[in-house]
Amino acid sequence: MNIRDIAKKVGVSSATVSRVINQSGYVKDETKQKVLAAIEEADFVPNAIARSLSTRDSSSIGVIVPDIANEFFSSVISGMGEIAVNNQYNIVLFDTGEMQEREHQYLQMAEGQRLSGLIITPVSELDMVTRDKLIQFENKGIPVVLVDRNIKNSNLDGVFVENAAAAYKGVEALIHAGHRKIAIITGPSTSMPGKDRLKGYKAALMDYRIELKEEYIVSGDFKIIKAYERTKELLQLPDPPTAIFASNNQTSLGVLKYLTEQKLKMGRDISMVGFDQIESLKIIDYRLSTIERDAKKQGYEAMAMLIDKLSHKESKSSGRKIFVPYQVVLRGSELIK
Amino acid sequence: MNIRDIAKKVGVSSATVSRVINQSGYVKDETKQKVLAAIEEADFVPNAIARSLSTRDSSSIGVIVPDIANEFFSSVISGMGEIAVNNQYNIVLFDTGEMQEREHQYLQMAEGQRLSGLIITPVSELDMVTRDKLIQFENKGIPVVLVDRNIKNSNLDGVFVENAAAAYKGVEALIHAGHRKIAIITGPSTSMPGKDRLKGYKAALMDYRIELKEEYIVSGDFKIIKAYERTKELLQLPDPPTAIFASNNQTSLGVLKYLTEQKLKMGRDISMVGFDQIESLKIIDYRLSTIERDAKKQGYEAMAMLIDKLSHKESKSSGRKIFVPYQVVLRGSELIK
DNA sequence: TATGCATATGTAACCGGTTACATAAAGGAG
DNA sequence: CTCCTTTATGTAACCGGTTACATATGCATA
Repeated sequence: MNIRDIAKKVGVSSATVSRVINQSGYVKDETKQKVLAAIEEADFVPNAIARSLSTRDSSSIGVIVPDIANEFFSSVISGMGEIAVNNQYNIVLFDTGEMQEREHQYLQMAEGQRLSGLIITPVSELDMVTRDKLIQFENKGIPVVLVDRNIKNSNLDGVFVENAAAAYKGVEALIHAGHRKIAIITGPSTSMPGKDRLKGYKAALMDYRIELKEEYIVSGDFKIIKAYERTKELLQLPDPPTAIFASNNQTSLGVLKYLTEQKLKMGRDISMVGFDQIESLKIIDYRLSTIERDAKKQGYEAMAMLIDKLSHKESKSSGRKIFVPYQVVLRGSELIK
Repeated sequence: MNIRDIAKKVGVSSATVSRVINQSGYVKDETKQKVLAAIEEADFVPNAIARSLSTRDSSSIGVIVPDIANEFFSSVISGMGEIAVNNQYNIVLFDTGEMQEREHQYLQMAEGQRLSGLIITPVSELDMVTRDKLIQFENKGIPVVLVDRNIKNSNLDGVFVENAAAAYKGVEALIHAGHRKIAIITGPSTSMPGKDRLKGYKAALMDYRIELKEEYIVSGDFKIIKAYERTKELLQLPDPPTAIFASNNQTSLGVLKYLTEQKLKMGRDISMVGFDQIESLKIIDYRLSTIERDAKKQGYEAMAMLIDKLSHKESKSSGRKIFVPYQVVLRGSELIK
């Protein structure tokens, strides 16, 4: 069943049926009604793939994230979904699991799919393959929007948070609480948030004339397991830190996992501040101080930005950056008892 | 740039180029190498949409869930993604937000997209529109797999958990702990898990000769807000329950939200058991007893089942049901102190 | 040497829409 | 009454692949 079949039933041409379906061009009202009736009767749904081929527009937006199971990203996606559906776009979802090869693989697939646009939180800000591919996309007319992580030397548009400033304030809170031995479990040094949050940490310590200690700066990967191990190492140092700054929500959970297993109490044995809230902990009023932001809104913003580019047919980025607001919410875990 | 352009460059026909790309039919190795070189040089990626139109197969699988921000579903999706990518399928994601109209809207879109298959957690088990649409899909050769929620009178294949039995055990734990005044905050009565978990609750009380009290059975919607309100109402009853059974993870969070705000302590002021774990609470060893299962695995199973149907070209369901294992993990919140 | 099969490649129709262009009728202006 | 514009509809090419069918060659077998 296709538009030609419908056309035959009604006794018009396929062009007329197409016009009715798309409400384009001139169609006599009487004809229109007959066509609509035939479509209704045949329970006909036009083939979006054929339409895409013809119009060179898939009405699908690719969304590439590093970890859907991370509540930050699932909230972001949830926000994006609402805007997308209101604008008749589908979301084609890819989860890289922070793996570069998989990111490349997805970008390859995305290219074949002739997606209308792409929203991506890249694994690394230094990955040339990804960068070149994204720039290529924009050159081909497929706009790109970055979420949360930038790409070096690219001036791609994106929606971010002021990582360095936010981390600075988080660390500052620890300093104000009296800490001098403050450690950080970083994110990957290849990702912008990883790097910038570390930058904020260092800036805070320097501003307060606290010496940077190499062994207090340990590298994580934004995942629970490694953060858990790093915490263990930190607390087993001859001169362990009295406070830890965790670079994202998964990192916070890794720290908490170790503390919990060792029956160490936050605020007594160790203090901490984390980046990104953890909703269920907020609900039970678990006193973890975190830097918070509206993830869902970040999703809205990103999708809205992409659709804006799409509707203005401006595929090229111009280094536009939206920064969503953040808040340092102190709940006591930064204190020393 | 298309296969005809490549063909021209090499001096062969488009059919040969197509054969090289798809590794189908006979192609002399020498020719093959020349074609591959031309593809490489032109940085050519074949148009998947044209391919889809021609083969009537989009290599995309629609996934419709009621709430991605719920960690159960984000884990399920994460599991599905891994299997999908290994089998060269894309995931087209739709989040209904538990809204029927939106579900219908998505199913309509899905139909136009000519998806290869569909995995859905329907909002309601009674929705005729959804049911008919899904059956229609299978009749058209698009296999369907249900996740977590069944559809009445449909014999669609799916991956579920033994809701009634699991809920029974959860409630039984409360009874063993000495409770007699046990309330339940249900899920929607129109969803299978909602209904069956209530069934399990009732069965447990009956088996232990505990009278069912109307006012202890309050209806929720699997969301935090309503569960919060229901908890408030329950605890303000003249004769309040001493324990609550929460029908899903969001419901548990709603209960906890109220308890926390009122500074009520679990195990002292009220006891509870919830359905579905909450990972971050487990990490901090928050002593909430829950019925647990491997959500990611449920995602694997569902996607594997769909791909199995796809590869056997059997679009029709045969009422095949996989049940993932569950565990009642008691951590103390079921006790009375 | 004739026959048959495997190998290799090309031709062209087809998938199901969209749309530029052609054609024609109707209505309004001069 | 002629000319122009607006309305209405059809024809056919096009989007970029796939693939049935036709054709041709090489080589083995009888």
